[in-house]
Amino acid sequence: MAHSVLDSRKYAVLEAIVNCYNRTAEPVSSQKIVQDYDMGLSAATLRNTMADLEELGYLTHPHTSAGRVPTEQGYRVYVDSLMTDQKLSRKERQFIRDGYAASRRDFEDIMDQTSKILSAISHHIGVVLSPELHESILHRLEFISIDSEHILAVLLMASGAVKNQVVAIPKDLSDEELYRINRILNEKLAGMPLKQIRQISQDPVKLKAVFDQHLSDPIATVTRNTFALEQETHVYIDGTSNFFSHPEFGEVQKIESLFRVLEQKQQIADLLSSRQDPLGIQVLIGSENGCEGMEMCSIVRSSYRVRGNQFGTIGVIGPTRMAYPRIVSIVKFTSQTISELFEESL
Amino acid sequence: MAHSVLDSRKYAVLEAIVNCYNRTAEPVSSQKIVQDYDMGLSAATLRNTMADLEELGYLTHPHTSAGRVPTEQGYRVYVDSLMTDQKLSRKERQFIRDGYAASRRDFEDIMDQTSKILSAISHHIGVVLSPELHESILHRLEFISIDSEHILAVLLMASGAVKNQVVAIPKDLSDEELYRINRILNEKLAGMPLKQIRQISQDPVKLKAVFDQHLSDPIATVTRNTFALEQETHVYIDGTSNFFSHPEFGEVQKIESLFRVLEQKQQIADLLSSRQDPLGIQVLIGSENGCEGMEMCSIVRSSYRVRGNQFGTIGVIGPTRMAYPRIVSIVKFTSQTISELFEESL
DNA sequence: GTTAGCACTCTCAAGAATAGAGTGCTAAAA
DNA sequence: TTTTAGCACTCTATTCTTGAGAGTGCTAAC
Repeated sequence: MAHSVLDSRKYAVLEAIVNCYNRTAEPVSSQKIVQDYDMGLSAATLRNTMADLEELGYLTHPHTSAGRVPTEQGYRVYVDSLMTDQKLSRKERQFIRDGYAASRRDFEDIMDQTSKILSAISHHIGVVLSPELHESILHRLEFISIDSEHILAVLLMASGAVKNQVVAIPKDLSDEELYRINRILNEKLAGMPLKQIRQISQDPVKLKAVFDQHLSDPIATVTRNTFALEQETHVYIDGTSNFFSHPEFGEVQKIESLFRVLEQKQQIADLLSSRQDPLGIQVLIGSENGCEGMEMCSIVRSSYRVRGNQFGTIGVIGPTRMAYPRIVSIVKFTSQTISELFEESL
Repeated sequence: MAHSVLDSRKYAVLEAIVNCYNRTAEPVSSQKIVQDYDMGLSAATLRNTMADLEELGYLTHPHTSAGRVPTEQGYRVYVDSLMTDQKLSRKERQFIRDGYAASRRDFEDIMDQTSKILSAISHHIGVVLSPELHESILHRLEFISIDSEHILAVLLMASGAVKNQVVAIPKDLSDEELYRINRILNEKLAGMPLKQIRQISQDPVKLKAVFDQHLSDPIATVTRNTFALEQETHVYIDGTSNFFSHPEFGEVQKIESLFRVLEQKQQIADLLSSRQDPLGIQVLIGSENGCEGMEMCSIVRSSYRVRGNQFGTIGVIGPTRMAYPRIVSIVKFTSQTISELFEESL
């Protein structure tokens, strides 16, 4: 261990404290470390080291006569340089795969199932963000007649995602004409990202360029109405009640603020998708997530890839005191699995 | 007030206690009633009456020197025979209507929005159950090709509900053939309830009867795969975090059990749909709901009607100590509004 | 540099004391 | 016969105290 700021003993002690605290949820005393870890040092020496680590900002004291607790900064060091990869057991990997085997294999189902798997195996909150609709590539669209003034537009994306949209149509549009429009739209627009289609649909010049001699008033109207889509990302959350089992959430107000945030799905979506490198695992510790009401939570997230070269995000939200190595492995393996699932033909 | 079991004073006192307790969330003393309600009786007399009501099972004592609290049975009497209709204000009615005006007006959206409206205006939990898929009448179905072995079947119900289903198809089915099958299926099956279609699809004899000379192996296969649908009811829940503001849920364990139940959507679905008369308002008080972990909650529910003569359910889940007249009015008005919304063309 | 020893600090649990709320009962009043 | 005033009694909730225990920081010895 060639570290920059700290000597190896300090690192070892920090690691021991993080481990121990994660197990017990109690402040860790020098005594406890002597008992549980064979470091070849006395309690007094450990106390000195612990005092140093506190000086450096990696540990705190709840009060004078309490043991040490890692700070967010302490966890950061642990996550960045101390923790060792913890492979999932065969059983666990099987559990994840089985979870998907049970699902009906359509897009929504995979999303939903993923959040369930994540929460079930991590015992924390599992979160899944679908790829942004706007970035999705249109594979095909189909119109289904509802009544004389409305149709249901079904947009199937390259990713496998489906978006149903009720669309107002001009009153006098015949079934044949509608069918023709449907065909032309598929011909001209399939393969494009929705965002682009939306821009086209709202710009007469671009419309003309795309549809050329096929362009008609009804086509323009139907196109505009069909692709007037909201920017949307679905959020799938499961396992919220797992939070009740953590001793640090023994008081109502602490859990309340968290639950209030969880009900704001948009906030969770922003949280999960912000500042993200594709395909990397990221760990946001405590207040790093920047989300009011979630200061006591950490997030382990990773993007996954769907067909059409799009990215969504999965994540686990748990208390700052979580078993990072395990959770990281879970998120990593699950994001791989889900990506593979999307590679296969549906 | 011509009552059977109790004289009118007892009823008046019971009503006062329910009102007062609902306001304050504190046991109600004889003193308090003298202060707040002008009953022309002394505290001592009230105490006698209260003792009688306790004897009869309508009130309890948390302990010797505490005021009275209504029992479930007390609430039952209150709800059944005491409470007076409380009309919603113009503002509140407008709030509900505006909520729908903002929604995109497709089926899912209306469901989702309804749960939001219910929770926002009641300050409790809003729950909406979609009509059972199996009972839904197929309006039209459309196939969208995904790859050589799969299609996306889009089932549009008479109710406006949409169900997307990935369907495996025989490998060598041409687009034209698929299109032809699609047309025949619409012709033969549109207008039937899914449950019936499912039965047909699994029974060679019935298949023959329905499709007659059109029946072919591919048709049988595609039909079977398309309608192999799970029985499903979607549950939309909103406002769970409202529960944190009630003083009776000040301890974690009480709220925990509730949240664990809420995560079991199926259980909520069963709860909401059990023993229900169409279109009536029902109030389940406390343990009457029969759901473990929800003994402290009451449910006010009502069915609503969608096109195709189907029924779904909406409800509000709150603490047993809830403002029943107001909540009943909210649920009643909302179920009317949603039914009307479905009457209109989409 | 490490460690034993010890004084010191702070928390937590249990007990004691007190105030206050509200009842039930009794006996008088209406 | 019904209502009410008066009062003793019970139980809760709060505050304070106390003592045990946990764990530290410091000092001095190894």
